[in-house]
Amino acid sequence: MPKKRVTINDIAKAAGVSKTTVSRYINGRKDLMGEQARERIRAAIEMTNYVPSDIASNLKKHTTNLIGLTVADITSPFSSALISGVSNYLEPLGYTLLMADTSDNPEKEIRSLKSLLAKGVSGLLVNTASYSNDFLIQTECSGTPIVLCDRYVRNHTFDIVTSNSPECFAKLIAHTKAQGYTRPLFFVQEWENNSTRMRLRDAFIHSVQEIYGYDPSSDVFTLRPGSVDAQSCLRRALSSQKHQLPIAIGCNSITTVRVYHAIRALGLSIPQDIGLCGPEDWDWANELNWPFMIEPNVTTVKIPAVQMGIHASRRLVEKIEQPDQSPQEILLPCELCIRDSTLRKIKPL
Amino acid sequence: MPKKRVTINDIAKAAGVSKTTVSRYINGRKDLMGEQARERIRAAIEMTNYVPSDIASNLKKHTTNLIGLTVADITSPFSSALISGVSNYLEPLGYTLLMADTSDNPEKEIRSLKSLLAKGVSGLLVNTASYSNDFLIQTECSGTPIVLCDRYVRNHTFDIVTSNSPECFAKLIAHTKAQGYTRPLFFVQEWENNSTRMRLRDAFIHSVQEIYGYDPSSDVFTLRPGSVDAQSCLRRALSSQKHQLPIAIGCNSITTVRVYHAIRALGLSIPQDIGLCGPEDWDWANELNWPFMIEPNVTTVKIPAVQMGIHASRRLVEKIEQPDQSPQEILLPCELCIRDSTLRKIKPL
DNA sequence: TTGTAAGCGTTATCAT
DNA sequence: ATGATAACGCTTACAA
Repeated sequence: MPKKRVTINDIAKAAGVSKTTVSRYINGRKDLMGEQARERIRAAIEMTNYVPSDIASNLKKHTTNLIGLTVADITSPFSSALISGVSNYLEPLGYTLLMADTSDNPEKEIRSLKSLLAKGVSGLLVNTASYSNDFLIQTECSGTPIVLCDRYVRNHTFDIVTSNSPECFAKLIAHTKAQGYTRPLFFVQEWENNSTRMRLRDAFIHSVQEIYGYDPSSDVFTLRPGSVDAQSCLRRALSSQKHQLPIAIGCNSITTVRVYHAIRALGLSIPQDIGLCGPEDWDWANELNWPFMIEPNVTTVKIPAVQMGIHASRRLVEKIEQPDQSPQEILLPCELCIRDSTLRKIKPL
Repeated sequence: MPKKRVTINDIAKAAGVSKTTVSRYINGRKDLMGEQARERIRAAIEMTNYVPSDIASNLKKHTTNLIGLTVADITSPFSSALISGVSNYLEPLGYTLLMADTSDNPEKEIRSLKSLLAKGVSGLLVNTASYSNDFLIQTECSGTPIVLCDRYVRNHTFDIVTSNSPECFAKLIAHTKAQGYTRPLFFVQEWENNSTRMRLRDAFIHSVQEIYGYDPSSDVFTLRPGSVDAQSCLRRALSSQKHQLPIAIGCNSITTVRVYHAIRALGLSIPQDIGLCGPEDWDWANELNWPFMIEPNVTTVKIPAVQMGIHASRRLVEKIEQPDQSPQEILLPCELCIRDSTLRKIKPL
């Protein structure tokens, strides 16, 4: 037998005051009542375990404290970090997180977005699954506050928080050259609908062109699930480079680790036979982080994923509380973490 | 210029019918009205881009399709896996996930729970931060459907989905003995308020007693943040075991990895000088999983975290749709994955 | 310092 | 087949 829900009326009755007073109490205007009233309300709430209904409150106030978040791939460490940042920033502000995983599927993203919208979210944080995204553009145009996380959407200027990883990639490329490597190889996943991978791929090509002085386009390997795997790419790359000293660069954690396994499988040693480096998603909990598990530890570009969650949330709350702001592009700095996997010479100071 | 929200009244007026009829239309009872009424309502909705308010509807209906989930530590791989299972199971059923991280903080858990309750969640999935948890007990008693994930709550029988990892630990201990290890060491974190760690600790003591024939209580090391670290524990353990062959067992991923780093720091080699093993959280995405990054690969008890999310969700939905069921305890099987870190002898078939 | 009363946008209960 | 009307639990002028 489900007990009847405790309402503001019950509290009012129990405390011998009016709903109004209880409402004031709930909303922090505890100064607007007498000492005894306050105390009796407190007691009544405690006794009955009363929890005010946000639903009723929202209906009246025409606003919710729900924030929607969609992530492209919840199984990636990047997402965990992002969620962690978002969740911890939002909680003390009284917002509740509505989360949806889109499994990198544009249609699922639209469904999720619609569902979040129907729930009355007062703003949206989107780590989008598609670079071409008319639905999101429409949604933004119809007035919903939106902040993108990490990934851009084509043909529209959104508020976005992302990282300057491409810039940091340039430093990384320079570092590999300084260490005596002569042939950077870039391993990326399907990038056609993913701005982050696009940016990194471009950064790779431009930086190598500038620093090494040749066009490395033929050394970009796109791993495709089930068909093009890291090991065969690596084998192919190496066979065409008899007298070169290669260094493998991944476009994200997963790619880099795949290449690592491929390197092991081919029996090559790091950093002598080949260098290894790539981005690293976690800016927390280094304990479980793969660059530190691998021997030698892996040189990475550290992506500030938690910070991205925090900044995106902050910006979103800003937009919610004060609409009609022009879009901002917030670029968070990445850190180049040089470790043994690329150190053939002496460690720089 | 905030656009005025289109309501059911507007549609009723525009279509020249009553709210009731429009409500019927919205709720799929399109048979309960005349052909023309139906058509005019359809047209009105299309014209105005009307979206019914879930909030108002929920207030009236006393029900939502919101499911609340609290996780004790969102930064752990276990949580990612759990969330992934929950989220993927619930999405196609039309439920929306409300998630909160409690940072292993009992007070924060209560706040989060209250917040979720206030949102009108129709059920709660709880990976609790506290074994002593009166608030949760009260909440359950007042009628909210709850299913615990992985961790028990003391003094109350909840529905729970967890794993049989203690049982699997017994197999693990037997395995270590068969491999010639003579001194199992158990490394655990603060376990006083955490049923999973308690169960594992007990399982360790009982199994060693049974299989090795002595009481290993003094070989249980509780790592405390900032004060008791893995390396000093390990050093202490080793100094008192001159002619023994130790094997280190972690109580979870983090602990095991910490011990791994401690072993490296002391310059010991695995599995010759010391064995290493422990639970492993991810039952997906092995690519980034630490047991495969470490050389030699680490023997683990694989925790079915994704499956836990799925089963817990399934059970919760069952309880929501059909209340008044007696609590079930669902124990998911774990897999013992023997790898090189504990193999001193020949690999068993 | 406290209360009254009118809604918020729906759905449910009766009617007709 | 359709409608009037009363809730749902809360907030907010406006009074007192």
